Amino acid sequence: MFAKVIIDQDAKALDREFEYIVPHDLQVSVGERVLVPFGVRLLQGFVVGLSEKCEYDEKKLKEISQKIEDFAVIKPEMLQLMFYMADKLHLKLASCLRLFLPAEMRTDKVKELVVRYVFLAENFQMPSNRAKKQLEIVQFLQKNGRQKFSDISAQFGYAPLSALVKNGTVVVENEQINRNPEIDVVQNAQHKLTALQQRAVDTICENKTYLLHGVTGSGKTEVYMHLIERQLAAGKTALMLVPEISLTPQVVSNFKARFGGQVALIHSGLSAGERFDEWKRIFFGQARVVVGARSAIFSPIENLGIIIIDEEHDQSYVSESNPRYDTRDIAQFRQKYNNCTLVLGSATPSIESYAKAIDGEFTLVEMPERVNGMDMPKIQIIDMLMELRHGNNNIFSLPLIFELKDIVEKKKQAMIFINRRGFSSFQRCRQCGYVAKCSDCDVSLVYHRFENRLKCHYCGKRYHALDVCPSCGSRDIKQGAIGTERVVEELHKMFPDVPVLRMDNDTTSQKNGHRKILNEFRNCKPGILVGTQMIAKGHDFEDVLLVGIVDADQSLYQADFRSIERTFQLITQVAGRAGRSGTQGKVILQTYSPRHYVYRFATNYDYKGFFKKETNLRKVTKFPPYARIVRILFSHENEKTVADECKACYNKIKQIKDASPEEFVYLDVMKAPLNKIKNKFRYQIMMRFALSKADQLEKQVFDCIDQKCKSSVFFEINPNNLS
DNA sequence: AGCACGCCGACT
DNA sequence: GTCGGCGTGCTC
Repeated sequence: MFAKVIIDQDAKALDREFEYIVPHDLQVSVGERVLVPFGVRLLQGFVVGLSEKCEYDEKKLKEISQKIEDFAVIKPEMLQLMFYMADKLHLKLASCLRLFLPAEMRTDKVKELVVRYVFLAENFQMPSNRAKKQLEIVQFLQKNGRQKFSDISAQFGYAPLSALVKNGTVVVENEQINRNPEIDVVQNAQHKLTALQQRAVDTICENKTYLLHGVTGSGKTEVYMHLIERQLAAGKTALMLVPEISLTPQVVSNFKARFGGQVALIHSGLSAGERFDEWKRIFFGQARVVVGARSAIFSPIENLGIIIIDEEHDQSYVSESNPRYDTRDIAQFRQKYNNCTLVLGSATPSIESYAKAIDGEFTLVEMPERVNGMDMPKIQIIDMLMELRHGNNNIFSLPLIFELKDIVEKKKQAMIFINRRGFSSFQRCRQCGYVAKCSDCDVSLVYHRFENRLKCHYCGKRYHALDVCPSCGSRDIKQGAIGTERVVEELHKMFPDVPVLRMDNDTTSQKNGHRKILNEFRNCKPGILVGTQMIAKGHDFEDVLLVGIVDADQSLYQADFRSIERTFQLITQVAGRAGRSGTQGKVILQTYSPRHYVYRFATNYDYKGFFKKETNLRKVTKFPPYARIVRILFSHENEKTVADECKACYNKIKQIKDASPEEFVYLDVMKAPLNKIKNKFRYQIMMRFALSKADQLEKQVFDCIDQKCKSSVFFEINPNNLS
């Protein structure tokens, strides 16, 4: 018997199957992890296939040394998913498999999942003197009694031990640590649904994909819970994804309360051990509801009845670094494989998903009203150029200051949204124009007042702040666009007695950082919370009656076809934080381009109008969802190497374009906008295909990449940001 | 990814 | 003369 093995190494030269002989005394099945001799080393690998004959030169084959666990850690669905991802997303096989397992399993120390013990049978026979190893094992067990299977097999070898087991001299016993606990399906107090919620629950009943478009505050979470309850009652399991779990603690506690011990939680805040334990509970079927962030889509859960992706438009569902994947694609795969229901829910669906709903690929379900019957908060647009003309050069407009004062007087709460952390975006010398840049990355540094440092937001490197320009010696240093720190400072000056909290990457890096800040804010009345995108995500604060968006244009003018869409989503989500209970909330939106159409649609909460306008634009300009963008990013520490290799690849792709001039809409090669990150130079090839031929062209383009090139190659389909 | 093999500079 | 630099190539 021969086994096809994928070596657990993240290198493109090893990204294929290697064949091994399965020793006669070893029972190996597909999906198991094994130790194999590879060159002079012994490496971990995954068995992905078994066959009676081999394709490689049989004389050169080596034997599998041993198994790592005694069961298949990769279930059949995940194996198929690996091949799908490798093929569709051009990922390395091993890096896909790594996504499916908790990191602890891959460390040198092999974790035992099911502990097996061995001991001598009651009326055992002494092995013959010729079987020296077997004799040693029996003597050892006589002296020491019951032992771990793995200890004995490590000490005396797997072969003699399994021979003893086979002839009945030694008995194996599984430690029953993985007994399923009794599960009581919680049928607790029926949560009353509104008519709209009930209609949504009734509609979502088939094994297909639904897009649930419900305004903020329409009670989507309650709908999800009912859908999950129904699946559990039918003996199925459920997978529920949320953008960033630490930001939505109440969603999690709701699920715990409702589904009790059946819930497994997967998120970045877990320690390595906790994560491993949750994975085990899922793997062995003890957890029937998985709640988690992006990576939870790879949970080894079986018998899936429903997958729910909440806030499906959220950027965090797309992994931006290697291996790059979109959670929604993976969910589609699992939906088909399990023939189950998939629900994509959002108040502001991504243009791509909504277009699929319009085309009938997804079924659209709408919840246009808030549960409490309240109107959406009123959004007021402030033209910051007018403010400036009237002599206000403060970062806050007069109306925002007025409303803030009102909130403070009434002892209520406000949120201020500013999508840049740090104090100011850059420091520039007014005399010579010098801007401080990171030595390892091609980006300007961000000034952080609290630490009095300049920081690179790409590699994290820290520098001394400038007080003298290093190039001309001038002391006239200007701060660039404002960040969260600066906003906090201004608020402190204005309201010295009011607590002002800051929530961004810098203040939430320690464990439970989010929760601490949110809990603190909950008790501040009056209080102001300043933060980046992360404050936009679903938390409920009853007393937040005002939301200020300091610089709405920030996300608008990024060189990215999705920047307008993202601005619309951001405004709607942030605005949704105001007035969650009785009183109607208010939103003040500051902008320098008050007449941009995105603000008109956003202030009217007109998603459909925005969708129409935006899709018309994308149809004309040939952008997704009406075309496919493919970007190939080459990076290497040697600039000439990466430039040459990228160019060589471009030349090959040029021929493909010439063969399909109609469908190959666009092709260009260039330095990446961020030319250097962490001392690696970056070059890219950009292209766009008409949808009719996109799959075929994409495949051809992928085949152009020289597997032996030195640069690392990163393949992106419809990239989110082009840096 | 590692590790071996292989062909050119400064040293006991 | 040889120790060791890391460029190239292979691993079932």
